[in-house]
Amino acid sequence: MFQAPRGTADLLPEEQKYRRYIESRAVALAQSYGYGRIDSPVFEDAGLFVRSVGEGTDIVEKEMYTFEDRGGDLVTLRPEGTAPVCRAYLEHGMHNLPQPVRMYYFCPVFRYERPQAGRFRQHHQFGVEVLGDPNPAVDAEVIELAWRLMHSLGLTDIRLFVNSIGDKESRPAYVQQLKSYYSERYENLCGDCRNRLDRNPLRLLDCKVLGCRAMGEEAPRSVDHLDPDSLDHWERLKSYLSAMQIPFEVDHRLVRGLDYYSRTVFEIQPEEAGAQSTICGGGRYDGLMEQLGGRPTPGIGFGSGLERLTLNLKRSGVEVPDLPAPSYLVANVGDAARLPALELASRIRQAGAGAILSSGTRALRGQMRQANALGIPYVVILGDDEIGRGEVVIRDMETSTQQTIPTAEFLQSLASDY
RNA sequence: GCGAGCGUAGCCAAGAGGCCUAAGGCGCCUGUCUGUGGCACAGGAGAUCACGGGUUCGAAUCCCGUCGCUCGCCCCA
Repeated sequence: MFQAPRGTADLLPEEQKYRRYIESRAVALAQSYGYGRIDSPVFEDAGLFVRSVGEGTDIVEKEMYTFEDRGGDLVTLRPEGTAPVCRAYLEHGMHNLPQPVRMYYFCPVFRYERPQAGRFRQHHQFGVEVLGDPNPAVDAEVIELAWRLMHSLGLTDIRLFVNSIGDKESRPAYVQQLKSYYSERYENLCGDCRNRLDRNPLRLLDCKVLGCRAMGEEAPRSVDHLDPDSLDHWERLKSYLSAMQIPFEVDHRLVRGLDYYSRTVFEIQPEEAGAQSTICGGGRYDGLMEQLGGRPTPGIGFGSGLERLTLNLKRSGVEVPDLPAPSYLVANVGDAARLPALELASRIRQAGAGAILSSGTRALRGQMRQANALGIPYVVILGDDEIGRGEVVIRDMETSTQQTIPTAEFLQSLASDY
C-alpha cells in the first residue's frame, strides 16, 4: 500500500471547512486593504532562493527540494513565499504600476525537515507583500493586517512581537558587537550556539537553552545600534502601532532565519506557546530586489501557516461553520422511478440548487438514513405513485413534515428561489 | 543530522507466553418498521495483530533487525 510521503498530509473533505474558513476571512480582509491576489509557480529556478534566502541559511543549506528537470534546468519547490512574488514584480515590470503594489497569496511551501507537531514538509501559507514603499506606515499596515486577521479568525489569545534588526549598513557593526559579547562568554555557551557564533551570530539571541537565554537578555540590543534613518523608522513604526491600538511587545531577541530581512521583523504567537508555535512571521526586506537584479525597491510582508492556524482554531475551540450540503436528495423507489429521478436531479441542479441522486438500490428507509447522515435538509421522493400522477413528495427533514406537489410546480418554485 | 516513545479492522482500543478460530466501542451495511431519517434493539461485513528473522512444544504477547508514525532538538509558518 502506498502512503502519503513523510511530512505531507491529505486534507480530507471533513477538514476542508477550516481551510475554507481561513481563506474566506483572509481574502475578505486582504481585499479590504487593497491587496490583489497573485499565484506564482510551485517551482522556480533554484538560484532565485539561493540568492534571496541566503547561502548560509538552513533553508538553502539542507531543506530545499531541488532537482534537475529533464531539460537540465535546476529547479526548486518553493520553500517560502516572498522571493517568487518579488521575482514576479520584476519580471512583469510592476514598478510601472502605482506604487506601492500590494499582493496576497495562498500557496504550498516545501521544506525537507523532520516533521513534528505543527511542522510539515509540505505546508500551506497565506501571505501578503507590499512592494515599493519604504514608509513605516506600510510596516504598520502589514502588521495591522496580520493582527486583524487573527482576530477575524477568532484567535484572540495571541501576542505580537516586534523588533528592528537595522539595515545592511548598520547591521555588520552590531553583529560584530554581538560576536565579541558572546565570545567573551564562550565557555557558557551551549554546543549549538558555539557553532552559530561564526555562522549566524544573530541566531544566538533566540536560543532556547536556559543559560543562553539569560545571556541573550543582557546581550547588546540591535535597536541600540541603529543608524539614524533606521532608528527613525523604528520609532515611527512603534508610534503608528500604538496609534492603531495594536498591543505589541518589543522582543530584542527576535531575529529571523532568512538573510533578506532588514529593519522591521515581527511574529505572532499564541499565548500558550509551544515549540512550533509561530502562526505568523514577517518583516521588511529592502535589499532583496537588488539581490535579485532589480532596481532598489523596498518591500515588506508576512507569511502565515494554514496548518498552524487550523491547529490553533481547534485548540481554542473556535466554531467554524460547516460547508453547505446540497439542499435535496432525490430518493427513488422501484425500477420505473430510476430515470425520472435522474432527470429530476438534473433539473434541480439546472435550477441552481444542489441535489444528490440516490442510487435507489436500497430501500427508501436506507435512502432516508443517508440523507439524514449527510445533513441534507429536503428529500424528494419519487415512486410509482408519484410518477403516475406527475407529482413529487418533498419531505422537510428538520420538521419531519412533507407535502405532495406537482413536479412542475416544484421546479418552478426552485427557479424563483435561485 | 541527533534523541525519545509507539505500531492490534476505516477510527478509538482490550490483551502482557497456551483460555485468541483476537474483547469492546464508534462508523458502515441489513433487519425489527413490505414506500419514510434521527432513538432503541438484533444481526452482518471488516484484522496476513506493521514487516522479516529468532527464542519456545506453543508468540499479538519475549529478543534482534527493518520500515512506518508521533513527539522533542536544530530550523521555521
